[in-house]
Amino acid sequence: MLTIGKLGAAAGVKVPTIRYYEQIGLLPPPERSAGNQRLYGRTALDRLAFIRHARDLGFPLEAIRDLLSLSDRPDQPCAAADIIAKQQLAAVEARIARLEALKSELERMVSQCAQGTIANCRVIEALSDHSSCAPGSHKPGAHSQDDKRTTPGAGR
Amino acid sequence: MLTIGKLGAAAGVKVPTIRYYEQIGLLPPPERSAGNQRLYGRTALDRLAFIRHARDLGFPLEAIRDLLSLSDRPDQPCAAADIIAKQQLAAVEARIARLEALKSELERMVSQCAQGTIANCRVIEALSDHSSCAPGSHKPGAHSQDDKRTTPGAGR
DNA sequence: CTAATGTCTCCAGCAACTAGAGGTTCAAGA
DNA sequence: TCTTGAACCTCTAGTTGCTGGAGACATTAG
Repeated sequence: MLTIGKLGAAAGVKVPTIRYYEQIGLLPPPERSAGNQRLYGRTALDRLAFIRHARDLGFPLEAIRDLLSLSDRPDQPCAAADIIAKQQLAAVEARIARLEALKSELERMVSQCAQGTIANCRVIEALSDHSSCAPGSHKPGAHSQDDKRTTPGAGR
Repeated sequence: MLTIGKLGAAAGVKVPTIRYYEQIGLLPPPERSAGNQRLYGRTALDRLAFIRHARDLGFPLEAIRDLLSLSDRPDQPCAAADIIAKQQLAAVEARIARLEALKSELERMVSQCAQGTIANCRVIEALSDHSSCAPGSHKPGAHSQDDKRTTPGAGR
């Protein structure tokens, strides 16, 4: 029997995250020790490792929830799991395509910066200039809004 | 003078988003009409278009805040702006690299799915199997935690 | 004048956690 | 056996970048 800390270390998941997964119903409530501490077995470790791996692959928790409930019924056909994975693949491909476009625009910006003053900085200018925006892309409420979640410094 | 709705339509930004930008100090509080409605001029439109473009490029709001305060002082050298753009470029490149890895793992998963039952589904199996995880990657508290924000259906 | 839209403020919520406060339990050393 | 210190408990609130709703006022078209 593993305490929550050992479980987290074994699966590569932080302790509060495990409690969070339990709270939202991704992990079942475990046994408790006499002193009310959570105790986990092999199945919990497997399930958590599954979640962790799927998260690493970018699956949203809702998709993981579906995948888990599928894997709880091994007799069913696996078409549904296949569909989820394919959707995730398509989402990843779309994100890559979009990021590639951003990358080339950023490269252009950076390469043009002549280290002068702000007044004639290409970086600022490129951002101010919306002539390169596709003309039809300003339909109110219709613009793309994928990959707007970069937050580079938000990790551990 | 533009009302908030016109401004939003002109810049391709939703009305509540504009109010949110004002709230967090990215946009200055505008003039008000006799009936307390916001009225914007040309400079506000330029500033908002700048923000929108930078967001499209994936810059986090904090970086945009820095960029804006730089562009308010045109005499300064533009090295700082250059650094921000380069950081963003590096972040984008890192995200692309990571997504490419995810993509190939997902492609492998999907291509192996033989449309059988869950019991022998490659998708589920691939997720359960952590043998392909790099052995050193389970140092507690040290795993990557970039690109964990996919949320494919979360757009407008 | 009236109806429909647009706008106002404030508050709550989304994902997926993370961090902190304030208290309890456990395992090991003296 | 006692004591320390780490690990654990619950609960609340914060993060990023918005989005949506409620209920009330303003503006505009017919």
